[in-house]
Amino acid sequence: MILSDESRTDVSKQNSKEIPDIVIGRLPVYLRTLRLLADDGRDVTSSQELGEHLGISSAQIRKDLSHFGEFGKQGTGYNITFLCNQLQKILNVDRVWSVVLVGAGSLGNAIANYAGFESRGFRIVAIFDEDKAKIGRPMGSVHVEDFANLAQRIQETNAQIAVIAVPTSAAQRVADQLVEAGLTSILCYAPITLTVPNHVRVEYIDPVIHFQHMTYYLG
Amino acid sequence: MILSDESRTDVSKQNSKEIPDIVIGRLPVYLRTLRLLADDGRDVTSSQELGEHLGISSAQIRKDLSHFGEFGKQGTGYNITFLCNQLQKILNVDRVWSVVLVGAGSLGNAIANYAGFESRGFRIVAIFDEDKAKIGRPMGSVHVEDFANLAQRIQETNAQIAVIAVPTSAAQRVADQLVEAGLTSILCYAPITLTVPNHVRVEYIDPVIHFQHMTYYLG
DNA sequence: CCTTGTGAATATGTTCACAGCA
DNA sequence: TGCTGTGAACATATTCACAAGG
Repeated sequence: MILSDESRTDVSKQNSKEIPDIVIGRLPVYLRTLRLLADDGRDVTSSQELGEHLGISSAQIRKDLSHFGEFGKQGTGYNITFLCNQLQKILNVDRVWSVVLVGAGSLGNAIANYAGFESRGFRIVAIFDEDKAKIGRPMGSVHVEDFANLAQRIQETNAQIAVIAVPTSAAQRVADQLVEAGLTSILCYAPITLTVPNHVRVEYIDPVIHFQHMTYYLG
Repeated sequence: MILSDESRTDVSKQNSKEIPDIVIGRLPVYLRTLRLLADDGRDVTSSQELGEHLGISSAQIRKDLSHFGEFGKQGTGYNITFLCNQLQKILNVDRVWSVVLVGAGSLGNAIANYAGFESRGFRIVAIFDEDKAKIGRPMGSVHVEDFANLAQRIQETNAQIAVIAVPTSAAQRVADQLVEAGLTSILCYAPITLTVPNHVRVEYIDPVIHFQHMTYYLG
């Protein structure tokens, strides 16, 4: 689905082996689940066990993984540590990515203070806001910086991903600046669909979208 | 279940056919966009304009809407206010739903203080935490309550939706309590797939899932 | 017995293309 | 003209079912 979670634009090459985006989207969920199993001390799992836990079919898991290689053993299943490593390589999270955060309100604060990013491949390296009262204050492991320094600091930190956590009214303007600074991956918490060039990928988080999806079924 | 298949074909009410969940999932995005257009003073739009703005085809928008009725006028397009009202009715957000929030950390605080829920159909009516240091403190428009009172307060507030904003280690236990208290709709911010009965719907928000989806394409 | 990996068969989703109407 | 609504065509995604191997 292009809407609601993601707006994408791949001008990708015409490779005969293009892997469906919907498959890529499930890999992080597999990885997350496998790492929880590993934390529980488990060594091996099967597509069936994984599928039951995730509420999807075992065939789907096997088919998804088969796009990338043969990671399992017949009769046994998958070695959890090995499969985690493989998925991390596939998703390019066998390294840590630098992320800039725009917006130092309460949402920005929650994101900045979240402890779970680093272990999964991401680090907030800078936080920006326009509000002079916020600039200079500590937040998470850094200090809030002036939004005017955005482009320069993106260069310096080599960040490839941005998070937009500003009010709706400012989100498009922030996105424009991020694009101008060269970023091609944006996670937007503002409840608005951004207009960006085709080479820029935007994903969205809007809790109300989920609520409204649920209320349809609540009658 | 014996009846399910036949009863659906027999009962030729307005819902003669089950509408695909993926279609339901797009409606909130349409609604969100239409309301922004309305805020901009626009009266009328077309499937083409909407599609260009959202990055999807006009045919998809028309097809999605056609599941519910004929809302447009040939040659003209859609009256924005009218279509908003229709979508709100379809999604059951022509009223305000009570939501309980579990977890009064920085994420819970951000959710509690977010001003954008009410206008879109949702109100946080109670916040719960186990931490004695947090219980009683004001947060958003309410005070943090003892998690032990969860079931009773869900009854009293008539809440139908819960948000889980607790650490991963506590999320499953919280979900179990919510289900026991009778809730059937949960929005989970903890990075874990919850195990719940079939009649309970869970949606997830995990920014890292989005990051990892993006890094696949960042190579 | 278990399991995986996979081609074939289904099922689902999207787009095309056009009739019909303002 | 310009747009909607929709069956038909097409594209994509999921599941089935089974050979092969521990």
